[in-house]
Amino acid sequence: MPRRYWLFKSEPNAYSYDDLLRDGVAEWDGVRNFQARNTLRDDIQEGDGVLFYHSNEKPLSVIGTAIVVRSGYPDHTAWDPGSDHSDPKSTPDNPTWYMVDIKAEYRFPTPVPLEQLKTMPELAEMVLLQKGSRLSVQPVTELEWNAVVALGKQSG
DNA sequence: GCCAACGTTGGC
DNA sequence: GCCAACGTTGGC
Repeated sequence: MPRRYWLFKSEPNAYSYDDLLRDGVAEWDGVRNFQARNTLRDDIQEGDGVLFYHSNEKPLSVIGTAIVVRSGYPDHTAWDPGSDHSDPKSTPDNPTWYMVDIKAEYRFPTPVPLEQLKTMPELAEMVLLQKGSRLSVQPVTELEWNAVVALGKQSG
């Protein structure tokens, strides 16, 4: 199967790209949206590429890439009563929520701001840029991936 | 801090 | 199964 591409949003005050660099591998837990869950469980494969997006805190930008090192498996924080994301309806025998593991791959010399993405005609269809899109795990086309990575590689 | 957009919940 | 109310997301 060809490599596929995704975009993960994270609020950097909750979990930043630097946190990912520090941790090496991160469990992408706590996703509690069914559409994003389906993507995590069914679609994301080891080796896929992830654009790491910082939301909610300026500068809003894609700050680097990550690589998926483990495909979807049950999110154990759902049945951890101490977790912020605990969900008593999800159990080890019948998990509701899924996660993947990712590893930092490439920190852009130049983070790519949301404002810049909006100016690029070839990115007009990007899920991130659709009005009202709140998906925290979303697909990215190969063309979109290549365009964003090219911008991030530029210096200055 | 505001609020539009969206997903979820729950009464009926 | 509808839909109003509510909570959350996330750009502005």
